[in-house]
Amino acid sequence: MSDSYEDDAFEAAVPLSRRAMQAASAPYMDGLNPAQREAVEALEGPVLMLAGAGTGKTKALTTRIVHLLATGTARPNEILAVTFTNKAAREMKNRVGRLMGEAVEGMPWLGTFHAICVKLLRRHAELAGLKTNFTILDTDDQLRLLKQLVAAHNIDDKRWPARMLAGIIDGWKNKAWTPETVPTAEHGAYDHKGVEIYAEYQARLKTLNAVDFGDLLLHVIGIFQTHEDVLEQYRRWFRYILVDEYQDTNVAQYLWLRLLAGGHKNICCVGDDDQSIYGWRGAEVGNILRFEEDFPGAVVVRLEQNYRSTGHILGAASGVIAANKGRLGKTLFTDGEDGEKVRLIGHWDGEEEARWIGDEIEAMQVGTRGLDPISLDQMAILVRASHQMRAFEDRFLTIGLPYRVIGGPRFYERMEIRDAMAYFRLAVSPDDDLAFERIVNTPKRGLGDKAVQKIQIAARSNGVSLHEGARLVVAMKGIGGKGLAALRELIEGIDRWSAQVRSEADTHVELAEMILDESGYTGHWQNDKTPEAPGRLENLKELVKALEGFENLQGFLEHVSLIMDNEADGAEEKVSIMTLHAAKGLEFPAVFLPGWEDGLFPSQRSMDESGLKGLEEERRLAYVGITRAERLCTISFAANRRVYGQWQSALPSRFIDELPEDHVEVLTPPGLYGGGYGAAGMASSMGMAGAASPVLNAMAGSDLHAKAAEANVYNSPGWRRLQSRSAERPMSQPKESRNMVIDLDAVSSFGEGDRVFHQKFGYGEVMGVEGDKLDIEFDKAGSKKVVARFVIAAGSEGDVPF
DNA sequence: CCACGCTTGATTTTT
DNA sequence: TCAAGCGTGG
Repeated sequence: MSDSYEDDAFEAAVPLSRRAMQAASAPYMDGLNPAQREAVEALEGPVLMLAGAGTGKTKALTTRIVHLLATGTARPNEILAVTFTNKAAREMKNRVGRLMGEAVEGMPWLGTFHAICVKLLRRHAELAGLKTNFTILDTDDQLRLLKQLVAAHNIDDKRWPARMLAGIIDGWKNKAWTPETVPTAEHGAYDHKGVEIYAEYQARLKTLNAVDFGDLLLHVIGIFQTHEDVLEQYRRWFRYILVDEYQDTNVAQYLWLRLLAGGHKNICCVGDDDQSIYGWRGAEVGNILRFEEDFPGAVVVRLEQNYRSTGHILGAASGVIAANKGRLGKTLFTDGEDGEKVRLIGHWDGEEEARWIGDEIEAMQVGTRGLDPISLDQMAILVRASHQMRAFEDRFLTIGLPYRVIGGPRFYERMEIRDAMAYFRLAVSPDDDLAFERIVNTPKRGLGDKAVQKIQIAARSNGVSLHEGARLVVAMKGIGGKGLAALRELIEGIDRWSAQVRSEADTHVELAEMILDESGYTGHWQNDKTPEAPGRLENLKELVKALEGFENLQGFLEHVSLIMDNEADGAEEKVSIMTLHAAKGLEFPAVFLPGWEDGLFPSQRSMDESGLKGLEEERRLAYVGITRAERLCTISFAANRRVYGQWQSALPSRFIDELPEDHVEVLTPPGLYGGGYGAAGMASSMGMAGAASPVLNAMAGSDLHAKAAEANVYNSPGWRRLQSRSAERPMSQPKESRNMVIDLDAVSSFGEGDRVFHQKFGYGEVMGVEGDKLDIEFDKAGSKKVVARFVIAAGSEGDVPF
């Protein structure tokens, strides 16, 4: 590793170190604790900032950037700051701006790994055999491409789905393996054809002048490895490197960082090995565990003072994570109060759990047990797997509790958005074959497999794009009547739109609307009567609105391929429901952690597939979950749960055993045979009364339990008793607040036989009215009881975008 | 080309 | 249970 270029870096740094000292009292340093301050001030050489949950990691990181700038140690364009998500990048940009008082122009190299790689790759595309205007494939395009290649190999795609290969290739790319360097041990993958098809796939991408997400990293690494001059240039350029969430880096990202930091070694990595929860996606905890070996002489700073959670919550979280081996080790502490203990409660089944949590939320909303009221926005339910959300959605819909599901398909991943984008792509570059393929028969134009095949043949044999190939097919009248006319119209449309893009006669927003209109795409959804259609039209409207923020269509497409997050919806206060993974980095005053049962959490699959490693990652997930809570954390489990339609019983999660007694309060669950089983059962499961509790055993394995597995348990007297008991709110007074929200006019405005529309269930007919609840027979979703204000009269949603 | 019924299999998800 | 994806019949 050559150090020759270091002199200019050094020249700049020496006189500045004095300024750095002076800056130690700079206002932006105020409020930093000694550890944070150390992490901010150690500007030269490798630094590992081990930042536990809620210890002010982002604050330290952004202050460090500000310190680099304010002391004149580095100019904005000399700092490379990488994050994983756009959200994190945005947040960091904002905070740096705020600290600097907006005085600095933006930092061009603050962004996600991918966004930064796109920039680099556009500059040096030719070194990777690409043109500078290469396109970035989304997963859909990627899969379509792979399917074609797989089909050409006569592979039984039932046993070997293309999706699986996509996953395999993705994994290889995460490890920075090119088709040539995939180790022999992996050659058996995908029926021994994996590597071969991987190579074909890469070749195909090259001819398409396209890359997938993994390639962004891989190509840049390749360029750095084969063109030392380029690497040297960037090493000189990026004099200070900062990396957020280092525990989430995969091998490719690690190599990329090592290459760039290899000269000056001014790299500061921030992360928390205890929050590494993306191993299944290629993240290597090893990267952070190995940091000191990789960068000898590294300064390691531990941020251990937690500013988020109460003492009890912290204690519970620490107790759980302590069971993991091979940690770098941190001891979180807080100066704040102990607060409420983490509450633990067992339930008979998942539905009761949802009912109880719903009641609790309502109680907390008005204030319960002497606590201040908490708004819905400040509460979250964090689940291990998204199918757990259903029970909560169902319950909240019935009681009319506003909720918001976070996660799910991202805005730009939705079908209608991708379709629309494909049209835009064609307008900008008519030769985008993947875009053409995507929309050639969307909306339906009578162009099926046969027609598409003809177009492909025409295109390939003449060495032109599909768009041009289609032109040839039309000229030769290669396909039948209806399709022919439609295809001609499509080709002419693309010609016209692309001419308009170039002429810039219309604004790009007008143009976009025109494209969606003339292509018949808007009409396609207007004519669609499925419950999703109105939402999709709404999304298209939003897409067009998003265009306004950009100069032109090209600029939009350029950015959008990397920006996949969607903004939280409206202003109404809602409880958040999300997976534990989605909750990383967030915090809420009150958190519910349901479904702590062995097999569900920790997930059986995780343990089967990855053994102890898998279990430890699950445990980290538990740690992440608990540490999201600021003041109230409630963990729960159910003795019975319907899994794939079958009733199954489960034992409380082993993580529950690991919760330190001192920080936990065991609640008595409502109902069931005097209400005693939960406390006793849990006491035993927590090791408070010996390993095997008769009560718990009875709960898990008795006849009673077996009988519960029969569907008719719901008619049994015991069940009814349970239901009526649990209907009495256990810890909370029944409250009036709900009624205040209900719009009585809305209630009375529906009657039997009315057609209504529901956001989630679609269209339906009102079969009965009971107070504020409506009995609705939905066209698609079956009959449900729903609170009246959650539906609107059918037709009033029928307004049309544009 | 489409609508329907059947089989199958089912975490976590960003870019 | 339930949704996606496939194959068949119109």
